[in-house]
Amino acid sequence: MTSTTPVPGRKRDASRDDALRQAALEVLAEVGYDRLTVDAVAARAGAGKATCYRRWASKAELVVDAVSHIKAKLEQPNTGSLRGDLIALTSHATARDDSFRVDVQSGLLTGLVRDAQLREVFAEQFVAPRKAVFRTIFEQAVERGEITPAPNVELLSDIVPSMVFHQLLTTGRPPTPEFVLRVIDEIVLPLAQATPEAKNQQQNQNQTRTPSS
Amino acid sequence: MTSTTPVPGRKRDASRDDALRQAALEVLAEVGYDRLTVDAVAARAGAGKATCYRRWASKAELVVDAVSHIKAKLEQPNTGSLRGDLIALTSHATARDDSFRVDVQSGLLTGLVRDAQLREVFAEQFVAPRKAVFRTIFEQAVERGEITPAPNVELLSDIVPSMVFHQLLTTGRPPTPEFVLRVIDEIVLPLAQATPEAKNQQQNQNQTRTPSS
DNA sequence: GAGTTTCGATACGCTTCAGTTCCGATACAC
DNA sequence: GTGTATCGGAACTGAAGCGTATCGAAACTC
Repeated sequence: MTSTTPVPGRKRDASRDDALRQAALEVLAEVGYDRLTVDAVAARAGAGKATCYRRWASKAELVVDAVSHIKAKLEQPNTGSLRGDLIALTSHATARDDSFRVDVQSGLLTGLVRDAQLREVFAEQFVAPRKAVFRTIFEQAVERGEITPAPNVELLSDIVPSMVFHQLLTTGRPPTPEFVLRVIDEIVLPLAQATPEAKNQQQNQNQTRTPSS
Repeated sequence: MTSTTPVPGRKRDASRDDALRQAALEVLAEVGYDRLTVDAVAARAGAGKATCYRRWASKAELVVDAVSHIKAKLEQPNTGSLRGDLIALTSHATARDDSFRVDVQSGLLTGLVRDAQLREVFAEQFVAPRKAVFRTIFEQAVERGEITPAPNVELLSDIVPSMVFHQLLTTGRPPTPEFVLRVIDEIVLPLAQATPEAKNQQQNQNQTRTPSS
């Protein structure tokens, strides 16, 4: 199927693709989606702008492709306790080593509101893997006998990222490790460790009272 | 102090200030901070652009001033139950009547990341009043004997808005009333209604294990 | 009336930046 | 060699959009 017609001319340098994608991520992490310019990306990659537009039709496509090519490598913690796993996972966010990953997410924030394709790749690259890791963390805790199965793992796994983003938006800078720790200890863990009786009690309450609108 | 020197010339029409501020909020709610143009605001207000720049030095100052002049009127619910109050407060977010207020907040989102002054006025106009209302809601529940005093009301009051914003960012549209209801029933209420014993148990856990970083 | 300021409206200058085009040089196929 | 397609680099086009300048008309002080 491929190379049916051996086209003449100089071959495309595949290393330019990677260099441009990497440069795009770096600029994205540094100045954010809005302030990212194609010129800056090309310059960063040591490439011409034409080389960039020969591969991607627009700035949006470039960024989307760059983000979607991120090697996830979000490792699954297994410290032996639910609290340890949660801390291990979320300490990534404040750790120095993959602060780059966080900066990329912050840089994407401004673009998320209006660009549906950006939301798609954001969900695919950051939200979905995180949810999978969270799910496994809770499954491990259940197997360990630490907690009883919670039906709302999906909701619980959104708490930490939600509050981290909210903190980022309202203060302008990433939250402290202490803040993340408080969210884990005062919100996520108490909910996960709630007794089955408490869960039933809560469920009854939902059924008895129905909201107005 | 005022009018020491009766300056000659036509007086400034104070109604133009209000018209421009209102127009700014409307455009902000419709297209967001980035896509808001001063031309559009002036046109919406039926005013000239010069009239606008005679009052505010820049687009940023115009928006900041417009937002800071919003009449808060975030009413304090008092339905007789904690759950009722929480629903009453957060149903505002999805209700038709002050969806405008929500749209303004959404419109501000993109600007929050880079403009510190915008964050300031956002916190002042939206975050702070909301926190005050939340605090009172919990105080009412304590007086009612419904719950015991929670030391982390501040943290609890951030849960709903955080998850609403996160949902907005990752899906592109405001969350459904059902989602908000789930957050209230499965997260906020169980935490608020936790028994004192559970709270102590949780606190002990925090002290025994210390995070690595 | 004379002078001054604001009004809405429009035109203009200026900057930024996406996307295109051209350049000389290089790499590959035939 | 001859073709052609790529490379980095740079110049160019065109569209937004901020902020300024200018206009005739209206409003206000003296």
